[in-house]
Amino acid sequence: MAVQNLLPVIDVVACCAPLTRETLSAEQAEDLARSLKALADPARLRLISMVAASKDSEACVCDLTEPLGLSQPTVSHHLKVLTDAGYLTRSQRGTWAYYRLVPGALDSISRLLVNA
Amino acid sequence: MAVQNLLPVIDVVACCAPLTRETLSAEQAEDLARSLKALADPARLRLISMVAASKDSEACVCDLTEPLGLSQPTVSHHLKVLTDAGYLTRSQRGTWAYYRLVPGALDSISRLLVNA
DNA sequence: ACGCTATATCGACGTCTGTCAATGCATGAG
DNA sequence: CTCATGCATTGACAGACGTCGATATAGCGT
Repeated sequence: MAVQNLLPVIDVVACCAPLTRETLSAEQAEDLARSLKALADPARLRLISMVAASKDSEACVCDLTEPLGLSQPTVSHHLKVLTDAGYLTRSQRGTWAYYRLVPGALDSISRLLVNA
Repeated sequence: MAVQNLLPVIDVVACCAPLTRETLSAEQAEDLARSLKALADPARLRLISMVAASKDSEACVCDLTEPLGLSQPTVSHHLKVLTDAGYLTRSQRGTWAYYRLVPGALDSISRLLVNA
């Protein structure tokens, strides 16, 4: 149930029918819960929305730390959680690490929650 | 950041633009995170899908305890979290407590996660 | 009134989580 | 090579969470 040891969102989504279409197995529920847990934190939600709003849809840690009001290690930690969960990608250029949204990741999770 | 002290999902949704449309304020992020946290647990996800799949779309605690494999107090606890968060409603008939999905609750949360 | 049944609440426990300061590790500049 | 910079990792700590057994509450049948 820890937020670690998770499949990328996309894979979780591939395996599961929408939440209200058929009853989830224990494993499906664990996978989906892990993906949602990665999202269910105010700092991480703001990070996602800040990355999405950034120029060229990417941002480095240095751009995110100050507006978020958290320490640099904490921001790095949250970015790692989001990356491991499959919501963000990381690409290093020089000393900077740039994070971008994974296209479709949020849509996939979102589709799992609705009936249609 | 606790899962308690939350607005019903519907209210959270009413206040916020989709996650990737504009950057979330600290308060918006906290509200949305609380709603997602209520969902981000394997037992609670299964409860929702079990309620949705039940005859007449409702279920009492006694129907849910055994298939979930958790103790009755734990199931009651999870149902309370989901109800407080605005995903379920509770209606008592005799000694039984019946839980139903709140129409539109999952759709609302889901809509917040996508760009459109 | 009594006991039975279905839920809710309480108290306690171990585990997980978010946070930071300190440290480590690359990379680029000089 | 050395130093400064941007980021990741580690270790520690407080608070939150999921779980259960025990207990309380409430409604029904007899």
